[in-house]
Amino acid sequence: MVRTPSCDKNGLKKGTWTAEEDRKLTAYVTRYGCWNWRQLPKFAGLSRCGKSCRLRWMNYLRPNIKRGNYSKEEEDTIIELHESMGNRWSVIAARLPGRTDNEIKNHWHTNLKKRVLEQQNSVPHEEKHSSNNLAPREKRQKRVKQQNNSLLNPTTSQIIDSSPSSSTGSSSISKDTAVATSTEAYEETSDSFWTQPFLTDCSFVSSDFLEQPFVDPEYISPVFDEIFCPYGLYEENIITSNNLSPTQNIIDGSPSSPQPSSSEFSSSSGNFWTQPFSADNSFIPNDFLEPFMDTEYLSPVFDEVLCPYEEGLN
DNA sequence: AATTCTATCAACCGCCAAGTC
DNA sequence: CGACTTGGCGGTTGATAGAAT
Repeated sequence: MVRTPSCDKNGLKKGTWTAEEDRKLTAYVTRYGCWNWRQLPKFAGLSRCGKSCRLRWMNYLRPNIKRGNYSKEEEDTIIELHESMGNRWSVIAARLPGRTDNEIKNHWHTNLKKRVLEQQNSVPHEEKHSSNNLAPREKRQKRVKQQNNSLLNPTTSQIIDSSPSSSTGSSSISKDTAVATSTEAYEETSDSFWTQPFLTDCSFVSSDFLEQPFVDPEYISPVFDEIFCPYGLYEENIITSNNLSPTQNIIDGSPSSPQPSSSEFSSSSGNFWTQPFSADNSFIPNDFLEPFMDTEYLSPVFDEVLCPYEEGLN
């Protein structure tokens, strides 16, 4: 659950992710995609290893993550698939939209494994699966949801938890619908989810996910529209109805979280990086860009690494 | 009320496969 | 072909809350 924060030998932070770290990672991946997990934390202003960032994103922050109780159908699917293919959690997770391999693995070890063993020992299934047995779990999940709500933007948490039990008020209806729709889109492209240009088609991203984290003025860039415009869909389908209010920077604007500046990518006009970002980057203070100009931040394969989207956008 | 036990699950670790040079 | 890098996977750990004693 919660691990005590600590640092490894390289000074990289370990343990529990803070709300601030989540915000930075979410903002960065939402904006730039995950072009290189190893390099990403450096640019996102995170003192984490790439693996940790990837894990956090994949298992917790990624859009359309479904949390909460497992349905009977989901559990039956897990049991059935596990019976046929063993501990291939990632394959099993691919068959359960919104569920992560880590979560399925945990659920198997804490619930389903016991149930299967009991079934093998002829213990009536329904008896063990009674609501009384689930009560502590439900209590815990409620608590976790409350924690999520306090850590994240209250509306953002609903993206993560799309279970009916978490839905309150009329707005939740559209949220669930949006999640369901985007889940379908995700399923269609799941095989190549991370190999595709992240934002050339963001239909798999819940509109809530894109809107909510930035509703808080603290997180909203004055050039929010421009930043996301290259991908079209944001502007046309998602952002337009959002009444965004200005703030300093989409991430945090501090020198400690360098962003790829337009000057680094301007060699090939019309590509991912030279579009709106370079059209007007006057909002970026020089001291914000300076650290990025340092070779420390420049990968020897910078051009290759940072332009995976170029082909898809040309 | 205090202590111990148990269940949960986020996060870490090590390994492996694929890709690149 | 081998070395290296990176992403992904599965096993495991450990902090915490709640239940039991």
